[in-house]
Amino acid sequence: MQSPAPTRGDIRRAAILEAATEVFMELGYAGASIDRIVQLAGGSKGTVYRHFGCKADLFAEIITALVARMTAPIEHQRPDTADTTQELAATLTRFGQTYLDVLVQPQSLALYRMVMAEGVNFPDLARVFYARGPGQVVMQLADYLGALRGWDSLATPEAEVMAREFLSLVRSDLHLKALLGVEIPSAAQRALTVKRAVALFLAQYQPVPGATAAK
Amino acid sequence: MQSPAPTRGDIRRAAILEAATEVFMELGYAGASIDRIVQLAGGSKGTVYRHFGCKADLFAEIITALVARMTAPIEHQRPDTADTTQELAATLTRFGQTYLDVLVQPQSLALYRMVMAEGVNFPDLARVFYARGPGQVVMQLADYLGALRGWDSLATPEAEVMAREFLSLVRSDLHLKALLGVEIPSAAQRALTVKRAVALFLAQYQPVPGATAAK
DNA sequence: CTGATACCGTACCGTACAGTACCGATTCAA
DNA sequence: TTGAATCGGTACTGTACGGTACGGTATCAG
Repeated sequence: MQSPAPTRGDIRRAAILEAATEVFMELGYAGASIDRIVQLAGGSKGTVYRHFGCKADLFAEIITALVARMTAPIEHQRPDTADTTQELAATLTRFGQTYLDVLVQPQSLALYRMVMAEGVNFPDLARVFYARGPGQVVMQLADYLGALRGWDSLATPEAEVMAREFLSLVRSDLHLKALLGVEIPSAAQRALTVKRAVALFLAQYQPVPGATAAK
Repeated sequence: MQSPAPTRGDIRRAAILEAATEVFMELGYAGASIDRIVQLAGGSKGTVYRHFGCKADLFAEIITALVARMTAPIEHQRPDTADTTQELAATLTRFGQTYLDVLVQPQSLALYRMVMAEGVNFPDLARVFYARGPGQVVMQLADYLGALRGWDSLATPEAEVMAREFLSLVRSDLHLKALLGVEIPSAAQRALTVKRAVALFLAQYQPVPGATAAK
C-alpha cells in the first residue's frame, strides 16, 4: 500500500500537474500557455512535453483528475441504503448540502467552465466529465432512493428521475449564477435552498407507509 | 415606424454583425478571429474596426443582441396575470415548455458557453446576460405567480423563490447535458420533463381555494 | 565507476492573431 | 459636379504561442 519511493520523474511530473491545474483553472484551456505553466512549476519546457506529449493530453489528464477530486466528498457522503425511511429528510438534506457546497467552490466552477468551453473540441472528455461527475451523483442518489422504494409502495417514476429532480432543485439557479460570476451564494443561502428542495421533494414523494398518497 | 432607408454603412454593419455572430457562436470569443469574420462577411478588416472599435466591443454588442433574441419567444409566452387559477397547470406547462425548448437550441447553448467561458474577463457582460436572460424569465414567472397568490391564501415563500424552483425543475439536468454536448434532449424528453416539473410543483403549491393546504 | 537517461536553460521555428497603415475605388451629400 | 467620407484589399507590425532542437548538467542503474 506504500508508494514505492517517488523517483525524480514522479516529482517533476507532480509539480507540472499542480502548476498546470492552477493555470488551467485560472485561464482556461485556450488562455493558458505552456510557458506560464513551466514558469510556475519550475524546470523546463522539454520536460513537460516528454511527460505529457502535448497540451491537449496534459489538459485531459488534469480534467479527469479534477473530476475525481470534485466527486470524492460527495461519494464519501453517499447515503447508505440501510438508512431507514424515517431518516429520509435528514439524509436528503445532508447529501444535497454536500452536493451544493462542492458545486459552488471556485475549483468546481472553474472545472465546469473549462469543460463547457472546450466540450466542443474535447467531446470524449465532456462525456467522461458528466459520467464521473454529475451523472455519478445522480446514480448514487438514485440507488439510495430505489432501495427505499422497494421498501414500501410509492407512486413514483424511476428512482433516477426522482434523483434528477431533487438535484435540480438543490442546484436551483445558484449554480448558474455562480458559473456566470454573478453571485457566489452564501452558506445561509445554500442551506435555505437545500431545505426548500427537501420540503418540495417530500411533498410529492412520501415513502412512509402510513402517509396518504397525494392521489 | 419605418426604418429611414439603410445607408451603406448600416448594410456593412449588419453583415459584419451577422458573420461575427456565427463565428463567435461556433468558436467562442478566444477561438474566433477577426480575419475569419471578415472572410465570411466580405469586405475589409478596417471596416470592422471603424464600426466596432475592437474585438471585445464587437463581442459585447453581439452578446447583448443574442440575449434579447433568446428571451424574446419566452417573453412572448409570458403568462397573463389575468389567467385564472384553474388554468395554472396549463399556463405553467406552456411557459415551461417554451423555456426549455429555447434553452436547448444550439444558439442558446452557444451563448451560454460563451458567457460562461468569458464571464471572468467580461464581468459586466455576464451580469447583463443574467439580468436580461435567465433572471428576466424568473421575474416574469414570479410576477404571474405573485398575482395569483394575492388571489387566494397560499402557504408559500416569495413568488420569486417559487419561480426559481419551478424553472430549476424544468431545466433538470437536460440543460447541463446539452451544454456539455453529452446529449441534446428530444422533444419527447423535454415534454415529459416539463410535465413532471408541473406535477411536482403543484403537489406542493396548490392555489385553488378549496384544496387543503399541506400543513 | 560508467554509461544511459532525464533534466534544465534557452534559443529557435512556424504559425496565428489583433490591430494599423495606406491606396485606389466607391459612395454620398451639398 | 465636386469634395469628403467610407469602403475594399492588402501589406505590415508586434506579439504570443505550441512545439522542437540542442548542449551542458545532474541523476541513477548496473
